[in-house]
Amino acid sequence: MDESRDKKQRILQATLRLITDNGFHGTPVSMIANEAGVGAGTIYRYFANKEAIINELYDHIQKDLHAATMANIPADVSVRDEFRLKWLNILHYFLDHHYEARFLEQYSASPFISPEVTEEKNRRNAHLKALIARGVATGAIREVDYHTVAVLLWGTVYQLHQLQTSGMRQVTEDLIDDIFRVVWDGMSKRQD
Amino acid sequence: MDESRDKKQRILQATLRLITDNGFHGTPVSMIANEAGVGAGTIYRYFANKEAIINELYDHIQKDLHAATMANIPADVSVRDEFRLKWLNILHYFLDHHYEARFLEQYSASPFISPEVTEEKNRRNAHLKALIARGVATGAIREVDYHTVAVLLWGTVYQLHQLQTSGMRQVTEDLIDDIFRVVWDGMSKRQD
Amino acid sequence: MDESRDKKQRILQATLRLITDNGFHGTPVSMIANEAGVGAGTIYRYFANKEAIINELYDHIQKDLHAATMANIPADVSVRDEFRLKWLNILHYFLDHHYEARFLEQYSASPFISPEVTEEKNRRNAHLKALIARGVATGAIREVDYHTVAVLLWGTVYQLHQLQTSGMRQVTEDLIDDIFRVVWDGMSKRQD
Amino acid sequence: MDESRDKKQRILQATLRLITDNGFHGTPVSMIANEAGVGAGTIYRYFANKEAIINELYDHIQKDLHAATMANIPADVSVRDEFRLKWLNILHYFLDHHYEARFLEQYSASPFISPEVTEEKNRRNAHLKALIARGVATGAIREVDYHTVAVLLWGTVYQLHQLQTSGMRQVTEDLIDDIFRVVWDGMSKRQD
DNA sequence: AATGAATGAGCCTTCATTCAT
DNA sequence: CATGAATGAAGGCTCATTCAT
Repeated sequence: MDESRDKKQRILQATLRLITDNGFHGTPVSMIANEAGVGAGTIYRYFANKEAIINELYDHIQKDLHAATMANIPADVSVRDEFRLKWLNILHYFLDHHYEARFLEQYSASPFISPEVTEEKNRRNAHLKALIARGVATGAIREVDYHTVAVLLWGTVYQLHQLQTSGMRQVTEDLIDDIFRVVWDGMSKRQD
Repeated sequence: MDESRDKKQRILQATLRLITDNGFHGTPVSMIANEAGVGAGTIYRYFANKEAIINELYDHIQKDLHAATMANIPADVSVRDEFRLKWLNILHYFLDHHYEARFLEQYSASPFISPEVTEEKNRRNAHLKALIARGVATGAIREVDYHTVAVLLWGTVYQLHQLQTSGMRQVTEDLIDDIFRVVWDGMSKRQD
Repeated sequence: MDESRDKKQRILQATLRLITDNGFHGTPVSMIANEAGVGAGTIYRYFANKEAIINELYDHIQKDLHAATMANIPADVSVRDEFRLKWLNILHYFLDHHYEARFLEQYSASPFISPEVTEEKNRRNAHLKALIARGVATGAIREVDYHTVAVLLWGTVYQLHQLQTSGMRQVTEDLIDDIFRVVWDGMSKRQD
Repeated sequence: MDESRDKKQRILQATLRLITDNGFHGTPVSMIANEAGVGAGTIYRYFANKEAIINELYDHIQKDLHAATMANIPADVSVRDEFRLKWLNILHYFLDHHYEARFLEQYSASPFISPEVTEEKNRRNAHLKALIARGVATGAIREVDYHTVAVLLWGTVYQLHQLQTSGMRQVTEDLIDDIFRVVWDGMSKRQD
């Protein structure tokens, strides 16, 4: 049973690496089997078909990302710091988990992902909505739309990751601070 | 020769539509030929192979996007307005050209795109660098990194387009203004 | 187009031979392609899938058998002679077309055959019902059920063909006459 | 050993049901194992391979059919009655043992069946040859070939079973009598 | 003796590409 | 130039058989 779990994990990891580099249709099941060190037929003991691997992988990574997002948030923390810490958590997850990040970028909007899994992902976003509501209530931020914040949050994370991936510029702490300042200053109250 | 140009255009357009909806490997060449109203073999008179269509299509769209970006910018315009107008040009290109936008999202980071084409794209970004330099010089904006601006610019455009595509919320002028204000205020406002 | 028809015929003939000897699932499409002298992919230009070959083959052979059954029946012929000639026509079709006969034996009751094709086959049996009705009306035969005649007709044909196939005994004209006499005498009026 | 015998029987019974409904290649060994309530590997302790199950099953059913054929034949019985009783025994075995009957129809002529098993089946037909000889000797029937009788006997049985299976007409006692009368009258009645 | 997880050969089918017309 | 019939390599998936437990 422990061997089983391990084998399944190896298949998922192999799929993540290969599919991110070559795309879903560019990755034969035989190649996944090879990389995972199992027979091609073995994969079908653990997954109903090729798409099911993607789905399970997506769910797996989303859970992982969510856990990382919520980690190390002190109890009594200001809106600014909670926002900053969560944004940094997500950003560093992307920067430190290259394959997971690219996978999410490619498959978040793909038809492979079942509606159930997508639904669950949306449910996990509740904490962000609550945070914005708190920020608006306490006057820490302007009355901004939730989607405004989401667009800025994910937009910056995705672009910073792609910047790192492209190799055009190193993503330094300075750059990260620079961007956070723009976003936060833009969202927080205007001092006119 | 005019017929030639037209036939090639029809192949490119058919590829754009089909490949965006079904993916590269989900779109047989025969389907492209059918949609373009040409024989399957004919495609190979205009393109070396299937991948070459993608590459050329990418170049084509990038040029188109660049032209749209530069359109209707008055001669003597403030940094804020130039930035705003260009950002809106890009954003509306994405919102109005659904297939082109999804294509760029899917294939910008794909291995199909040749280094030459990527290089040319980067060269076309010079105007943005110049604009930021002017902004910093005139004090219109803080001393922000070029990449800070690029991350915010493309991040917001991509996310707004995906928001529209996902159908979760309509992308209204209010939302667009909201987001622009955050970005601009964040870039321009002076720390006390 | 003539080449097309020929190629399709060769695929059907190859399928008949191979599938009769090895069974449907014992005959890979690649083997059919090989025997027909075409590429494996070519088969799918002419047939939607493997089952479709069987279906078309069945329809083809049924038509052929029906034509053979009706051949050389003089206009003004007695019930006995019409019955005898048709029975002989069917029997000789079976004895002379070994593959077709075995194919019918194996696939007449198989789930591969579509209801439409089966329906058409039943419609073609009308002439036999008419013949029996005439025989009963004219007093040439006893008042026998249509199914009694059908059971005897097909039962003897199938068994004689299998006898020939098994090689246990040669199917001579004497044996054929012997059997026909039993069937006809049994059906015709009793002389008590 | 009793457990062994039982397990083997369960495998044979499962095979009979499944293979008759789904065909040899349509029935995975794992499905047989499941239906029989044994592990897939266990089957290979009792049979050399999948084909061997068919062969043994065929022998098994032939023995069963033979026993049924010989049952309830009184000692001093006329040729007509012995023929009639045996024919009815066979026929009712077919009508009452649907799976066994369909299995025989499908696999009697199949390459799975070994020559030894076929040979043994033929040896078991001796009683019918003896019966015909007695009939001819006593004048009860005309001088008909053994194969004439065999063709009529098996032909009618197979066709009646298929008629029942097809659902086109119920096989009533009247139809059975009707057919027996034709066969017996044809074999016995004197030409004038 | 019994199991069932693991294997990989082999199946049906698709499709990028070629080439005779 | 244009076509589309033909090809065969390659893909996803199944399943008979083996073997470690």
